[in-house]
Amino acid sequence: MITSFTEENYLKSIYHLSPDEGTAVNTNAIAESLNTKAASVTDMLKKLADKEFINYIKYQGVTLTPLGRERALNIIRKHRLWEVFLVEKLNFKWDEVHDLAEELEHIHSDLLINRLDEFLEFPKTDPHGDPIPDKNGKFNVPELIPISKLKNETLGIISGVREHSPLFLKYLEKTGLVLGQEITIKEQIEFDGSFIISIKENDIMISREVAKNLLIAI
Amino acid sequence: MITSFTEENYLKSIYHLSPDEGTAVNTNAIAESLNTKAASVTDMLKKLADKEFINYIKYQGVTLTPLGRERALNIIRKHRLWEVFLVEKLNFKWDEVHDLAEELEHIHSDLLINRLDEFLEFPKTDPHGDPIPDKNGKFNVPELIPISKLKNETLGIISGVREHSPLFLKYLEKTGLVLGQEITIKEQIEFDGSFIISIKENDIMISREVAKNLLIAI
DNA sequence: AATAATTTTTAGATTAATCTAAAAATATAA
DNA sequence: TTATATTTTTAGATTAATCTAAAAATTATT
Ligand SMILES: [Mn+2]
Ligand SMILES: [Mn+2]
Ligand SMILES: [Mn+2]
Ligand SMILES: [Mn+2]
Repeated sequence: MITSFTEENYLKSIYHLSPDEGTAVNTNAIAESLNTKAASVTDMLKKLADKEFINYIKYQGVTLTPLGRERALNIIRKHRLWEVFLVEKLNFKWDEVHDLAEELEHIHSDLLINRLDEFLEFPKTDPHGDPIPDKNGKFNVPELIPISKLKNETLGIISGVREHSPLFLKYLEKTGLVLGQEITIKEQIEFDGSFIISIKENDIMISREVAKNLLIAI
Repeated sequence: MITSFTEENYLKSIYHLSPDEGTAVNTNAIAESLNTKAASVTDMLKKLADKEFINYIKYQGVTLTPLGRERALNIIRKHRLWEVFLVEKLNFKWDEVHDLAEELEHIHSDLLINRLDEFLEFPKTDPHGDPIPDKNGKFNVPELIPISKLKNETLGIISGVREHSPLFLKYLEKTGLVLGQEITIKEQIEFDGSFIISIKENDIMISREVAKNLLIAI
């Protein structure tokens, strides 16, 4: 079953909005994430249900069928592999690749994407630390914890981000908070929830907002 | 001015159908090349004229404006660079890349395509021998002559094809008639217009149809 | 449990790209 | 140069994706 650009964006959105397999995603949440209106979402949900990509019960929200989940993961795989390509081979910065990958992920060719995967030597994560599903849709989610939930003196490695906006990513880059960097939590300031962390022998301060969005492997 | 997938295909088609800058392209020719109907073409021509990509006079056919030509060349540049990428980096065969490039050529990013150009070390021709316009739309057309127009004992190098169908390209590959191969014209059979050519010390026969579509640099 | 607030769906339009069938213009031929 | 054939354009529909406004269903609050 072929899928349009638009249908694929809906499937991806539903996947990203699913906390876990069973729980349903709301019409409004989809509308917001796709910058569209609830009425448009309802129309598309009917269509996706007809094509058996989602389970849809009026007024009850939707879940992905196994077929829908497979398709969503295939698009996410493409998105993340293209991001790796752009960063590794074409020297893009990690804050520059998302919008381009949003276009490239809709190129329809399994052969292309599998060859790209091979060319990139089967990367396990994308430039933002997100896992890349393999050709069978399998991937393992590493256990990452936001700095905001870590205790003092914890030592860990920056391994992912929760927020992908160029503004945030550029800030991290500038501050040296890049993937793979080792850090130690020094202290949390009770007043505003900010943190002092040590990085390369230096102590720096990061806001609570940043601490919530920076993921650490311990 | 942004252009849709569809508009871009029309611009590219008009460019390819223009024998030279001045002469107009017919509605029917465009319809045939895009596998659509004349009525649809007329609708689109009005739209492209509004956007100042073409000069359109009712019943008189169309020509590209400088703006339209620039846009067409940009899409052709992208098409051919992606073809090079697929062949050189992802090990695709020359008969496998066209349809994929038809999709990839519509990815909107000058930065991406210029970086890709650099990554590929600024190739001058695509896997079929067609010239790749540079970022300013400049390219030189090498003087290529079909075998069917060559005299006996001419020595030359296979440098392009006039026909891009996978069937034709696969046949050439199998027969050793690949780009860069040196050949000598031995004899034309008057009866059916076929040719005998020498390639790597062997004499082989090719039909008139093949001879018309294989381009040689002498 | 009744009322109010929120969410979701329907009804009815709009826009881009397409189509068929018919009309109009141009080109060709008697 | 009139008649015929061909090409091109218009008229009117259709389909996918979207929208606004209003109705219906669900959820939350008195
Ligand atoms: Mn991304
Ligand atoms: Mn990413
Ligand atoms: Mn091609
Ligand atoms: Mn080519």
